[in-house]
Amino acid sequence: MATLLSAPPRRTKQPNPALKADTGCLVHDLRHKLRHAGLRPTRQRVGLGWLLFSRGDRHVTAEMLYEEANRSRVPVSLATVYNTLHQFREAGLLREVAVDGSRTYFDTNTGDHQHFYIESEHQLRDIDGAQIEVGRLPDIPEGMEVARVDVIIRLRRKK
Amino acid sequence: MATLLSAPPRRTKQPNPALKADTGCLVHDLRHKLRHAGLRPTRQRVGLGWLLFSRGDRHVTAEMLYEEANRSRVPVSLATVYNTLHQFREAGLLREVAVDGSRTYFDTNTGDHQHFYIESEHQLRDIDGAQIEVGRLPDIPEGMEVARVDVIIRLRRKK
DNA sequence: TTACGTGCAAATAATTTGCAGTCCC
DNA sequence: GGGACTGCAAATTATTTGCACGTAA
Repeated sequence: MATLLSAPPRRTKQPNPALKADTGCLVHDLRHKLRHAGLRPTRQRVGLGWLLFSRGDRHVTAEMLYEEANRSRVPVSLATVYNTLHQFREAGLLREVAVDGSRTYFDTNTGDHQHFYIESEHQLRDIDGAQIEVGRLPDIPEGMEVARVDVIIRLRRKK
Repeated sequence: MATLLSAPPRRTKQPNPALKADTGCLVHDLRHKLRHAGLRPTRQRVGLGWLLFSRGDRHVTAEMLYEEANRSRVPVSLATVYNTLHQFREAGLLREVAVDGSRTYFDTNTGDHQHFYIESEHQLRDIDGAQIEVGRLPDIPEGMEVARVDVIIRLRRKK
């Protein structure tokens, strides 16, 4: 935690490659995506969305994204990172993955898939949905229905 | 959280049904179980072990167990509950279940099985190992091996 | 304009740790 | 007796919230 001290100073006024090209196609798509999800495309949401969605599937914690934003000169506070991640999740743009009690991971892949978790590295990795299958499901308790099935394959380094 | 204020006063000196029968068979077994796991059978560990292991499979959080201990007149501090749960887990007497980011659950069933999680009630329930089966596993990354496969079927109330 | 967003600092929640005192073998 | 164990309070870690100010529509 507490990376506030070690983070580079904010330079809000400087040109920022991740934010400048409001006329570019990808940023335009992103703004549209946010608007479509009912979220106003603010500077921070566009910046974080850019980091999250412009380079394939990712698994991030709030802290990781916050540090990345700082490095990328996307000015945003840690509280806003938390808020934004939850808003994105509620909007269906992210999926939350509970893997260990401490940190919460967010996955940019919202499709049907499962996860490897490399315990020694605290690292998540996607498993293609087609590559794993849960056989028959057990009897579901009365009055209940399945919201989701989470599978986490925990890996360790081979001896 | 902070149940210190609402907890009943400790009465260390009073006879305690969960602790008294040191000559009884179940308590004897428990003491043996602890010793066998390399843990000294102290008053607190025996008390908590009694609560955990004497009534079938259970899923508890530290806070839940702490409150139960208080109700059952097993004198123990919250810090010791945390320490004890982790010691039991390291000794293989408990299994830790990561189900949602906030609270950590411990399961007295250490065998091969998976879980239902009723999100609205924050409640875990065992699925018999025989009742579910994961089909073929995906390719495991180079140099890694499977430590465990966790399956959590998240349930919601049917509309 | 004006409601929605954001930053900051303080609040919470869950858990861990340091250390002085206690208890089991 | 001596090291393992425990309790308490304080420290950490992850996350949330309250509120004054900023900004997109």
